[in-house]
Amino acid sequence: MDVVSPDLNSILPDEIMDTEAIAMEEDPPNEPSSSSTLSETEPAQVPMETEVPEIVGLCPATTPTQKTQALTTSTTTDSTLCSNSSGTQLLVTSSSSSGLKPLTTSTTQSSSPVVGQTLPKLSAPITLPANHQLILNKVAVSPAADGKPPGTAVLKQEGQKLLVTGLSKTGQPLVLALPHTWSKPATSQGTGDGKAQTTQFKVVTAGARTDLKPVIGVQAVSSASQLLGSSTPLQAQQLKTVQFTKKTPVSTAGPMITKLIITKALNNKGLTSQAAVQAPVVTGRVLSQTTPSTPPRSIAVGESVSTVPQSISSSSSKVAISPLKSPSKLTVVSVASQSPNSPQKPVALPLNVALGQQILAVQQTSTTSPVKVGTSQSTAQAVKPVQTVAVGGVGQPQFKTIIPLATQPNVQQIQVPGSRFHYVRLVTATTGGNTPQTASPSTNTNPAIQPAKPMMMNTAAVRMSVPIVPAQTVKQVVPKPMTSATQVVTTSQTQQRLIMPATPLPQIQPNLTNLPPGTVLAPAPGAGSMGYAVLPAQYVTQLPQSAFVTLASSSGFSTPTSIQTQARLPLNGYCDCFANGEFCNNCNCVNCFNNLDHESERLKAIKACLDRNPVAFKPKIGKGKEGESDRRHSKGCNCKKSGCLKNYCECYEAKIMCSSICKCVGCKNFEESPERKTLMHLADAAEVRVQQQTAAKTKLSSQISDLLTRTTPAITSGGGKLPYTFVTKEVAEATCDCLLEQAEKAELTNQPQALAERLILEEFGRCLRRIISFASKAKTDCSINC
DNA sequence: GAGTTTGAAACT
DNA sequence: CAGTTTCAAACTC
Repeated sequence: MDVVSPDLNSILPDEIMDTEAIAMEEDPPNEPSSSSTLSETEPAQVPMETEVPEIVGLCPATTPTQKTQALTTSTTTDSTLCSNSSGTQLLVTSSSSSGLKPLTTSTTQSSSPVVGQTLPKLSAPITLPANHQLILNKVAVSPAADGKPPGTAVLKQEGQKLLVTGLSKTGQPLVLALPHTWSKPATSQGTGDGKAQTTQFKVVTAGARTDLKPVIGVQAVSSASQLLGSSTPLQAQQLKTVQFTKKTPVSTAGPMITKLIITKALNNKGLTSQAAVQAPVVTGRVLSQTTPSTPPRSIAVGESVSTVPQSISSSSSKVAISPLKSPSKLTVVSVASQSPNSPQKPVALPLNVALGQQILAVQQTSTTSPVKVGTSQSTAQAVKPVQTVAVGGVGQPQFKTIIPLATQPNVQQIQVPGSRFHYVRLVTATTGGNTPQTASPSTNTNPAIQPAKPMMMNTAAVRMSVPIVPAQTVKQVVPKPMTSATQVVTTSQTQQRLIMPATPLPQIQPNLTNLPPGTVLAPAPGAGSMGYAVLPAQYVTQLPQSAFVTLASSSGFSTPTSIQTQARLPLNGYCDCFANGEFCNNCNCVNCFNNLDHESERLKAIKACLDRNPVAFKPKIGKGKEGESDRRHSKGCNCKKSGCLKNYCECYEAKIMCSSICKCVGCKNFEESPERKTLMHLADAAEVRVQQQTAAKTKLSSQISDLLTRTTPAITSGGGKLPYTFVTKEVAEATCDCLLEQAEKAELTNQPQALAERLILEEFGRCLRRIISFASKAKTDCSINC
């Protein structure tokens, strides 16, 4: 089945093409109309898709059997599963919101204004290199003139980059914008199952915008209307899922399956009479910049398009993914729980992600969501999507991560001892002899996705890991040389933030780009109480996916009881490791729960902390207001006795002066404070003393070592020193004999003791002079002869 | 190293 | 929001 048109490569920006991530491992990108690639030119195989240009087919062609297996998702989950060749799975899913308009567009609507047939085709299969990361760039605000309903956010492509946009305040769908050039829809498969449910989409807004660009649902998903409309007749949404799958033979464990599934939700606003489209629209990436005339194509997250993971060989195309150099990064983790009833099927595409790229996987599922995961797992737990979205930065550079709470862990946290970086392992779908095809959604036992387990970076099993840079630090992570396909992302972002749902509700419409760190995203109006909290990225990465499930449970963490209970756990603000979003390592803590063995408790504690204080994990020392000092305590101190001149004061400890927001009493930590100046002088003097002492020690050490090196027995040096080797045993014995003889002589003559000692000492002096004389003579002779 | 002081965070 | 409690770091001896 052809998923991507061969024209895709030409469309891709150079920067993307140049990246390794885009490098095609297998089929040449320009290979025309390969049977494996998904293209419009092959309507016969995918007649529905050909008519729907909006859908981006990312999946390579798959064998009928594979396709069948992949599509056997009667109980598929909402999330789509993406995995790279190395076995890493990325899930990109979305659930349609109940507010979605009914899908009125038919598959035959090739002439829909929104979907211009002139749109470039994306036929080349996307291959993910070992890097496994796809970067989604922040989408520009789509003009309201497009006829999109207000309140709906649309992700636009910027600079040929994949854009991710979220719905506006009112909008709730998570939208992954695909470039219109990526018009070729993946093979759609009529889910056909009567279990049509309303798809709920969570929308992450990369940029603040209120307008939603309507996407005309072109794809005739066989059950699209049923799926979306069943739960809510008024809501119709076309969803399309693009799944990238790549099978890589794994030694004995069986083939590792890398899958990238992007489900695209198409909103047929133009076809529907309803003006306000609240349906969550998941827009897939946009390869080309969308214009009003050419509306951005949305990839239905959750719609299963069908295809079985195809061999990589067919895909020569490259996935246009913005390089990591984009200033902002957004990591999104699916929040909602997956519903087994989702009719949509994913399209599997081989995707190779180059190193340095992040794969954005948005899994958004609701119990009612029609989206199904075509990959092997029917149950919601089966899919554990970890999604990382790199948002190209129009706004301030940020790295945000959204973690799905309701999904099963498919991410493994990796903590490298001694390393400040935490790694997240995307669990690959290893079937242990089960090929992706074999993994049917209906079977729960199929371990399409292995449960997240703690791993170390040095383990070869790590297929995809994303180092998380500690918040407030600008760092570049240099890829570690590893034998395995371990992936390291180089980031230049100053901060990484994890956005996790603060509430169990599935729908939110946060504008991620505009969210300040630590912000708790308010629940979408009328969409439930779902909210997102922004966490330090390093912390998020450590979160085990299993914990997400626990937190996501509707009855679970929402109850205050669980939170209070967790507050008693060792995981609290008192622990610096925990407060810093790190696991305790080599700490002296007792009964520590801040480790992998207590993932669920830890997550609960985190949730509790965030509930109490949304900025609990936000750095205390931040940037002050304009005109003020660059660094300022975010909350201000509350000192009463220390005068803010001791390390008890957080301001003083951070070497910053107290500000107007401080509530301290008797503060002396201000610019003109004489006490402060005195302390500063003392501190400077002490520092100088320390430096001097250090320098003196260093000098002394060097002198000692130099002295030791000079104690060579050889007579090589031309100095006045004599070789100690002349004081041999014989010389010492002779000297002693001389001294004894002198002592006996004094005794025989009855000399007083004092005189006797003097005679002995004089004799010793004569002996020494003779020794020195011989030594000097020997030295001279040696220097002459040598 | 033990005991005290201190202030942030948690708790009520 | 204020008062109290808990906690661990900072500090003192």
